[in-house]
Amino acid sequence: MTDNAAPPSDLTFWSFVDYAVRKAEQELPSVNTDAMRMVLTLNRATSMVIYDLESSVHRPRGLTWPGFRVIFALWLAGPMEAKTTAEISGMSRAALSALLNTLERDGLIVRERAAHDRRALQLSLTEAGYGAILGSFRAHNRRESAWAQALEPDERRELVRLLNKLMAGSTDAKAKFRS
Amino acid sequence: MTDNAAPPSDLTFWSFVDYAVRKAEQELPSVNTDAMRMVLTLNRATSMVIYDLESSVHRPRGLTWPGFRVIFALWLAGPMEAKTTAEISGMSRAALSALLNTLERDGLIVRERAAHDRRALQLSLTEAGYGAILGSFRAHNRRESAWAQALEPDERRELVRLLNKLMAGSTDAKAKFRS
DNA sequence: CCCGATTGATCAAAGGTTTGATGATTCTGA
DNA sequence: TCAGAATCATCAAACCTTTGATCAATCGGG
Repeated sequence: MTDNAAPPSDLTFWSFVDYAVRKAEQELPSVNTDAMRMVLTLNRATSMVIYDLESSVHRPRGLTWPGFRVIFALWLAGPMEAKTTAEISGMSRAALSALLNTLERDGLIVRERAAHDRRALQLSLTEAGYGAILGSFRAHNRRESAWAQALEPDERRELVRLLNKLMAGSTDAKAKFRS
Repeated sequence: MTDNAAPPSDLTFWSFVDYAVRKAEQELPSVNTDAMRMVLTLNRATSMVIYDLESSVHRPRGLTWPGFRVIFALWLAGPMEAKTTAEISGMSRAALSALLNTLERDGLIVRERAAHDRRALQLSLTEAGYGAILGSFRAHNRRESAWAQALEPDERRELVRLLNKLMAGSTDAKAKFRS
């Protein structure tokens, strides 16, 4: 611990990014501050958006964020096998399996054995599930729109372009993905 | 369900973004696709980065992602009260309380009653905690650097600027934050 | 001064995630 | 054909998170 400038007393989740980058550079001069700032900012911005969506849109309607992701995927790409659902909704098959217990209990989805491969599971939305995703997604999209208004249209496009480029580089970086 | 163009069979976590935006517009013509694409992209890009960091850097070292966030905050801004730690590491006080049990058991942090307010908790890193964050953060930052290389320096700055602007708009959007 | 309101941490119950193991089914190559 | 390998879902244990309740300590207005 090199220095002891007291941390500002008004540090917040968001303002911590700047503070952390400066302080880390003091502690560890070899740090790559550009990369640090980028990842820290990306992570925190996303946390705030998702937390807002989950707590203001989905929880009040009885859905968790992962539950929403699954019925959202089934709405747009379903019916489909559990393996595919796990892949496109971004969770492991084990996590999906646990989550499906809740969604099935709540009557939103149906599990059926696949005809062509008796190991596999075919997932589909029930009528209630269809109703739930329709209502939830509308509210979700209204909330997204409020967030999106902070940027100009071309800024939104640029943000998307940069994130796409970042992901395109992930194979180069040999990133680890969910199995 | 308007149309039944079969979902591409090679849908992945990442390519689902494009598919979902197109399909949602068919299902629900009133959808704000710009906002939808932005939030979906933001969320998925971040998931991939964080999953990679957690699974390739932190878990192998015996840390979870939330555990890392907490000792990272204590490293740079600590010692400090639990309430502040929760705020700047982005979790509720209840979640932090549970998490501290693990970190304390593993000998990385110390809980002490604050002198000036006997309700409050003063948190600090142990020697082991300091060693853990130093080693973990170095590896973490190397991994961040690999990701960051996918963008040009000015693109990284632009990404950060856009995310900052997005967050600046969050108060307008009356976003809900952690209490 | 003191009682009611607020604040800080923790608890409890329900839920989702991880890794690694298990059991069932299907595939593959000799 | 058939035995070993791969694949699919699920389970188990440990962990983190959420909401809402509880308890102790502190603050503030009358």
